[in-house]
Amino acid sequence: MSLRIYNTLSRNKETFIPVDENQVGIYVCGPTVYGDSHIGHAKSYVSFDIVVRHLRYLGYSVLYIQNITDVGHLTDDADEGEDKIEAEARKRKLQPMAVVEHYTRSYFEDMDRLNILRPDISPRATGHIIEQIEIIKILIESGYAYEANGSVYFSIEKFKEYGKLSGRSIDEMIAGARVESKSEKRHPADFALWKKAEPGHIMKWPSPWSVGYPGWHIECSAMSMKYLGEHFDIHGGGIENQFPHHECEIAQSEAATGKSFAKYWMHNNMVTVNGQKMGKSLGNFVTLKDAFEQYHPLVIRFFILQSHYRSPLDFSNEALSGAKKGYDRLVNTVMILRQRIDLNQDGETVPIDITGYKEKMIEAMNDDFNAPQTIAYLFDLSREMNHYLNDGKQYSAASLKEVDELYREFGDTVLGIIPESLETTSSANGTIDADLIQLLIDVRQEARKQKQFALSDLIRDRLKELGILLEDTREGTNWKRIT
RNA sequence: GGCGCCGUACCCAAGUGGUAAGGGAGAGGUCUGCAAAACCUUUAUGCGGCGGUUCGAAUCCGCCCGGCGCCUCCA
Repeated sequence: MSLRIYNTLSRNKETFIPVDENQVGIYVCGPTVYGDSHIGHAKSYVSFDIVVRHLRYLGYSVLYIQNITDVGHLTDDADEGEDKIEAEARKRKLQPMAVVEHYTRSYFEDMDRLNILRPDISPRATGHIIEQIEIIKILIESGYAYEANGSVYFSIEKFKEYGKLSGRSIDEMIAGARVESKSEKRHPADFALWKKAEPGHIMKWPSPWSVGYPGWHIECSAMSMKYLGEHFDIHGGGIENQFPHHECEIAQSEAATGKSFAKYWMHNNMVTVNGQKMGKSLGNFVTLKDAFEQYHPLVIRFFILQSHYRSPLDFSNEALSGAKKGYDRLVNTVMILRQRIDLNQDGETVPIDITGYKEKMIEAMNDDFNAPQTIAYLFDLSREMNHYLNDGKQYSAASLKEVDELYREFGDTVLGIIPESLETTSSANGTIDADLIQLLIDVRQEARKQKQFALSDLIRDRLKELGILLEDTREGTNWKRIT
């Protein structure tokens, strides 16, 4: 089965046919860098990370663009209020660009820990003011935009298809529109392309209309089209940006080029915390830096991928600790499997249907990136594998390697949850030397032989206090670091 | 008020027409000096409720109840 993607534009799963045969261009709305990233960012960027990873696994050459919004995103509704970054800068008595730099680094730090692959290009809005002005010029020339007191607005009534992504009609929006205090706009739902800077506004640039700054929506049109072309494959983002942000992007881009903008629109659903929406005003923000203190980043990644990207995800301690146990179980199997491979033994071939698993997992991922289903298959595989690891028979290292290859392809390459180096998956620091641990295991083994169980239990208990867990098996004693 | 989404076991969660994945928790068992891990068995004649379409529905349609999102900050 070929890859199918749920396209918000058609509200259906569609067979994925790229614009260019083997090239895929994907643009995902990145963060506005005025604060630490939270678990909502994690869900969004983990979701698109597996999109990119799976497309690459399928053999596409993917160009992944994710912007950094460092200007123009206002605190109030789309065209009123303070710039978020300026507001933060004022609060902290810093230059706006220092705030941007700080939180951009913080963002990448967090994303790296979640094993999210970096985008190929992370363009900044402030680095593309010229491109944004160029589009605005075209929109004014073609009558889609108008100037008012040094600001420029997009006239939604001129763009017939406005509302096609979010399923809204202009009439409905008039009914639901907020009262406009300043009515520079011809229509209440018109949106800003360029804003004239008020006195005291720091981040501003010259333009044909005023010294000012770009509207929030225009940056994504400018940067996506600059790097991916006027018509490209996938545009992604959080579902809350479907309207107005993405609707506006479509309007201004298609009005400017006369071409269809992104072919497939993908939206990830949102995170709730203990059943409640996570919001600034509710004060229940969970930053990733906080979450990482309680849970290993890969556990959070695993937790996110255990539900579908288009489903809402509820973040609770109960759910997370359940995920941690499941995740440890999965990783445990892979650790033991790899230890067994290292013994490099001959023996029977493990009777696992590797091709069958592979086909099922590809099919699950091809069905609109069904990571939870793929993880379920990894658990099925692990149960089977554990059975053979425990049945006392000797299996050939070569055939065990083939099983391991499944974990590598789907656990690592596609889902990014089972890394190459497994010893680091515990959040405890690995301060105790492995050779020293092996020495203690050997001493304890000797004590057990002599039935000195009080001593052997003492060694096991004390090591556990130090974060080293011993497990006796028929093949000897395994150890691992615990949290 | 307008637009849209969801409601699956004690908890989390896949599943869009063919007779209920997976994880956690619980119960029983195997293995073990003990423990841990692992494995085996077990836990929804049932998918919010009521109708309808169909040979057949968690899946499609209608109504009702409950929860959520967007329309305002947020990925």
